[in-house]
Amino acid sequence: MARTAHGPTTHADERRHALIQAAYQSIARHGLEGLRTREVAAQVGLDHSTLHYYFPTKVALIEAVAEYAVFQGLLVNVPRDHQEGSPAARLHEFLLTLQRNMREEPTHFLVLYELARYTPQEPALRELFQRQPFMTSWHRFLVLLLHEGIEAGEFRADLDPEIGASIFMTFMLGLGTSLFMPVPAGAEQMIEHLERWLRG
Amino acid sequence: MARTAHGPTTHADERRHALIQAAYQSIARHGLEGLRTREVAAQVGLDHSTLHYYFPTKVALIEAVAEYAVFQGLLVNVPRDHQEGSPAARLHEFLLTLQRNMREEPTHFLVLYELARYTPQEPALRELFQRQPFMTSWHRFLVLLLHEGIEAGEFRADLDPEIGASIFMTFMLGLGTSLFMPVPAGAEQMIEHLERWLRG
Amino acid sequence: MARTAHGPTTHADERRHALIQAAYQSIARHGLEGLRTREVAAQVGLDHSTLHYYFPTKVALIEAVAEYAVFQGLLVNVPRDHQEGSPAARLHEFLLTLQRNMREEPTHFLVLYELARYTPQEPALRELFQRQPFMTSWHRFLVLLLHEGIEAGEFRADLDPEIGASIFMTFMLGLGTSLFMPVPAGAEQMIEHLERWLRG
Amino acid sequence: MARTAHGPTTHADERRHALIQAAYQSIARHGLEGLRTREVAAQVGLDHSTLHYYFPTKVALIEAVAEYAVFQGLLVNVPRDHQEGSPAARLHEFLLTLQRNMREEPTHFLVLYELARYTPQEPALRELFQRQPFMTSWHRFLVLLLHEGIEAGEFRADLDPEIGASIFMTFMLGLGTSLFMPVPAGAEQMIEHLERWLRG
DNA sequence: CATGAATGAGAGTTCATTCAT
DNA sequence: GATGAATGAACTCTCATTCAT
Repeated sequence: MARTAHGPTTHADERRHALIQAAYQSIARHGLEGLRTREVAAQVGLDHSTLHYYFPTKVALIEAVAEYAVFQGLLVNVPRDHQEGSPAARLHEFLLTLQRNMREEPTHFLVLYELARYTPQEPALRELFQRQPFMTSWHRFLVLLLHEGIEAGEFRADLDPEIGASIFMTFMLGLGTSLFMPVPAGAEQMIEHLERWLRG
Repeated sequence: MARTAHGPTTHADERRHALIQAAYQSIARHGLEGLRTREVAAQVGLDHSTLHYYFPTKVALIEAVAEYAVFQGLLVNVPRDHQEGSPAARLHEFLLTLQRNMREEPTHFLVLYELARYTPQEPALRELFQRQPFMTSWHRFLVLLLHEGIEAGEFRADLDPEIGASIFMTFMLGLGTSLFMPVPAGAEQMIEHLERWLRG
Repeated sequence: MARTAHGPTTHADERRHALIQAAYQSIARHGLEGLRTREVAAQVGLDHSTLHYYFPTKVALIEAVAEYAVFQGLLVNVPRDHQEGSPAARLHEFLLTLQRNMREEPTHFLVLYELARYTPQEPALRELFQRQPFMTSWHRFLVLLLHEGIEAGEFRADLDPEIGASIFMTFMLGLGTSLFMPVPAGAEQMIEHLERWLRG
Repeated sequence: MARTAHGPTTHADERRHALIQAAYQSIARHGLEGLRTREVAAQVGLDHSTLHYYFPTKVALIEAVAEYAVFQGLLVNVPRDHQEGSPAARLHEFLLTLQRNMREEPTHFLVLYELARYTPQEPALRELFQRQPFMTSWHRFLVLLLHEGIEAGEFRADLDPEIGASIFMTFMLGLGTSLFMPVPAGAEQMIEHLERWLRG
């Protein structure tokens, strides 16, 4: 039998994954506190009691969702996909990809935000984010990019890569938020304008 | 007898306000779906049934909270408080004030975000945000500021006020989000850096 | 100071009476178990807590209503009003009056039925109906009427006044019930037809 | 495996039926407004929350009870059971059976009355009674019986079958009411006396 | 007399969880 | 593995009642 890179995909694994996906969507719609196991199970076509076979408790399901969101979510993988071209071009591609993802699949941002939101009160979540510090690695990626761009003369010399990277991250987080608190200008326009500032 | 601008503050008014405040905090902590009337009432020292004396239904309470959040929240009044000084100075003060508010009282941002988040599914919320379009007025304030700054030669000539204003708004929304998904650089640092970009 | 036959009618007495009337209507609409003191008070334009000044408890109010219904209700007084004319004419008038009352003011029948309905479970009600045996006195009135009619040759000779009176009472009770479980024929038609049977 | 006319009686069906029965009794005792789901569930030996497994809402339970009462109740089936013998004999049997049912199982009449009582305010009930017009079919049965009796010379010639049928129906409704507002004469006596009038 | 404010018991309903099958 | 059935805690809301003013 064929094996994928994800290891042995049993029927049970598929079901588990489907449930996580369904919970993912539910959290995006109704928030973490609005999550209902019945709804999740129904979405997969299962009885709600059967869900407990795969996840003994609701918390276990949430943890699985969190794990999935943080390790498979959009923010993690994006940096790896933009390794070619000039620094400016790579930054541009990176920002646009991120923005496109957010707009087309707000779910990702919503769930991540929802999880992060309860971090102060939930040690388990805090620990999870520490185990997968995607914000840090994202930042590192941007710092490197900005650094290279400065050296290549593409970005203004007085740019502080550390702070610049943080600015772009904050701005992108803002783009996620602006899904619901919309600003007048379009995302692409803003990104282009920001990039011009970057050049000097 | 002395009267404040808020008119005669009866016992009932105070109680109502206290309940709104408590609900405000509750929503900030547990989200809109995690709001519990019992908890709100207990916070004010009331039996949960007494809450229904002031707000006939939970939805009525939420509406009052939404009204309060949108009309009294931090984002609305900030522009009015920064009318003096040079455009650059006023912008600086405005951004810093906003940032300080967010850091010291994350509640405001959280509740506003929570309300905005359910806007797609809740017509009542949509109508509320239309009635008080603080994002629009906030944007208008920034556009004017940038425009004046350009004319005064304080900001770079190639700046598009419309887009620039949107960028700053998005960035500030990101600052709110970064309360839970922290970026390495400090908010003040980032703001100063952005302002430098603005100058050219 | 003027005195009515009802004794000193103070402001309090009027209020009490108004509350009883309102409760009367409420019971007719929603049944005894559906009675709400708030609704009664509101009907009279009083705060619901003020009602407790006039009736310390809900049961006290119900008792007052029961007292009123049984002692002032339509069934009690009707016999006294039909003392003139031939037996057949008096019977006719009596039945028609009763029927008209029921149709125009179903409230009376409804409340009486509602009270009687809970007699098996409520000793207080049982005692009340024993104190005012309007059914018995109503029966006595009819027996007398039938007896006179037989002697006068207006009614068939083989009529048993006791049983005949009971039949008419039962039939009239049925007319009350048919307010909600309607029979095809009109009440007047049926009454006339019954009277013909009575004649022979 | 042998099947009854009621089809496969699953555990769930039995439970549902038991709950309907319990609600039936509860309505008879406390009225429609006095119905308590907790009491119904307890009667069947269930937790009150389990009731919602079988009936999603209280209204759904009431509707099931209404359906049962109207379609299975005593008044519906009685006519079918009296098809043999002379018209007079059949009428006699019919009336006596009805009366006996009412006395031995007042529940039926009480629930039916209770449902009919709220018909003016509840469109759903009105629709139900229109769907099963047992009063009409009952009337039709009686009209036919009286008609046959007249032709057979058993009943007086001047009898109007339509009106006569209505009279008997009204009288029987009155018998139901007299369960709580008793008349002196016995039901059998009255029925016999009425029949004598019928003969002429 | 009358009201505003508060309460606690109890109502219907939801929901995560358990268990026998 | 999967389901039907059951539970109990918790939730929103209602209602009669009380008490200070």
